[in-house]
Order: sequence, then structure tokens, then C-alpha cells
Amino acid sequence: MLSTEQIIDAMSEQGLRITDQRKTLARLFGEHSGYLSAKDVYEYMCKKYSGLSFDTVYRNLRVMQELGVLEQVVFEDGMKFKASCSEDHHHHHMICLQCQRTYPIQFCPIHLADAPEQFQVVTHKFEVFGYCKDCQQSTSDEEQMSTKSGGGR
Amino acid sequence: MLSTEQIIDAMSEQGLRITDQRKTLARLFGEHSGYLSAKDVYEYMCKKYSGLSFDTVYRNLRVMQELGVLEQVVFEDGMKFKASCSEDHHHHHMICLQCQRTYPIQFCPIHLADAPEQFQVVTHKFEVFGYCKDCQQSTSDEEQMSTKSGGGR
DNA sequence: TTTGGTGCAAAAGGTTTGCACGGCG
DNA sequence: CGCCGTGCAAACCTTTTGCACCAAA
Repeated sequence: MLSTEQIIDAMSEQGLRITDQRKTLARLFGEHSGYLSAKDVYEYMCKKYSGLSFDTVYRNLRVMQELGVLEQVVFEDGMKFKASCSEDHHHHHMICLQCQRTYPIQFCPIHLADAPEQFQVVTHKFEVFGYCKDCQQSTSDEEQMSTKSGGGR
Repeated sequence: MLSTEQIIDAMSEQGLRITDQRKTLARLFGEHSGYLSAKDVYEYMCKKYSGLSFDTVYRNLRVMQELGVLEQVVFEDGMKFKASCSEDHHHHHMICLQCQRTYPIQFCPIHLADAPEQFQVVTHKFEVFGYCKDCQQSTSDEEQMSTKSGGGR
């Protein structure tokens, strides 16, 4: 997963200005490996920037996603973001339902599927949901972020 | 997949009133095997019911989903609905990007995934997207519904 | 200094809710 | 005839857009 520095460098190289807010965003996603909703990000950022507006958060999330430093995924309860995987080969994810951190799965089932021969495959989605090692015993809410982020879905 | 009659029977058994609108909804989902958004359904129904309101469509979609006759899935471009599968065993789907019809896949990759041993699996999602037999040659828009429903995602 | 980022306000979907009336059972 | 389903209006939530001001480079 991209580090804080890699995120900042990528944004800088693309000519984006590195504002204080964007540094904080980079750090948030660089250090937190789970998925975050726009609201999660807004609430987190609000603690530092009192006059923060929702639209700036959305704008920055969008810019960072278009730049490729963030990945955007649709869940049942809405859009979420996390730092892009730095793994360059195709892989899937296990996603923790508690802390929403992701763990790579190298195995890909796409060629094993009993496709109707006539079906021309374009893309696929394979995701495993459950509880990671840390979240099985301690269902307490002590996570990396002090805001409550888990529990969703 | 549930037939028009099965849908109506299920609704009737649950004490729901079978209004003309609900009959039409049952027929729509009973005969159309693809995913439809609330907007798709609204536009289709509008052709028959001039004074139709959006909220009634939403209410009925929700009721039918809670009753179990409709399945609700989140795509990148929003929520969509289709008649529930009548297959009683676990399976996955191939979904046509053109007509949005679905085809069952019996194969399930869940036990083959190289899980971090510590990860406690709760659920999973495996979907294959592409073009079905009918939609490969004819990219024309002749589908079951006369409204444009495909192309999405 | 110049261009791009931010906050504010408002708009734009999509979905839900309260209420009164009309139709199903 | 009683209660549920419907249409209407409005609220609500998330996301986007226009504009003027301020700050990064």
C-alpha cells in the first residue's frame, strides 16, 4: 500500500499543490489501511480544521482517486476510499468488517469458473469479508483512528 | 428465477394487496431476468400509469425485497433489483454488461482462497462481468424491455 | 504574481417520510 | 367497510457546481 510520502510525492509530481489539508489527507490514508467513507474523512479532518467544508473533502478525494493514489470502492452503505495497493500484479482482497483493513489474496478464481462457454468475460470481482486477527478477540473499538470507523455494512 | 406467478403468490400469501401496479411489477421482474434500477422501473411503469410517483416505486421495490421476492445489489452506478433466484443452493453470477441478465455459476472459490489463517471468513462476493451469447454479436438495443436498460456500469 | 485550493452557498440527484384520499379485500 | 396502497409534497442525505477570496509555488 502506498505510504504517506509516496502519496505526497505522486501529488506533487502531478503539479498539485501540497496544502496542509492534503498533507493530512495523505497521512490519514498512508497510515490507515482500511476503507474510509467521505464522511469518515470529513469527521476526522474536522478535528484539525475547524472551518472545513464537505465539498473540499469530496474534491480532494476525487482528485486523489483520479490521480491514482486512492482506490474507490462501492459498498452496500456507500462509496469508500483507501490508499492504492502498491502491488503491481492482479490480486483480490479480504476486508475486515470491523476495522475495514484489507489483506491481499493472490489466488484468482476467474479461470476456474464454469462459464457458459458463450459468455465473453470482461472483468470480475472477488472479495472476502470477515474479521482479521486483531478484530476477532478484541471487539473493542481501539483502532488506528480514534474515530469510530468500523462496524459498517 | 421466480416466475410472475410465484412473485404474486408470495406477495399474496404475505397479506399484501395485489394492486394493478404490483401485478405489473411482478410481471416485469418475472419476465425480465436482468438487473433494473429504481429509475428503470419507474420509467417502464410510467408508460402504463401516467400519474405514477417515484416513492411508490421505491416503496414497492423495498417491500418486495424485504419479502424476499426481489434481490437488491449495489453496483458502481447505484442500486439495482431483479427477481430472486429460485436455486436454493449457494451460487454466484455472471452478469451481462449489455442486457444485465444473469447466469448462475455453480463454482465457488471461497475455500480455495489463500486466507491468512487468522482471518475469520464471514461472507464473500464473486461476480463475473462480460457479454452473454445474445449480446456479443448483436450490440443492437433490442432487449426484452423496450426501454434502454443496458450499457450501464 | 499567478494559478489553483478553499469555504460558502446553492443545486442536483437519489431515497425516505408524513399525510390525506381512494381502492383492494 | 376498514385498512393498506397511492400520489403529492417535502424532507433528507450524499455529491457536485459556481463564485469570490486566499495561499502555495
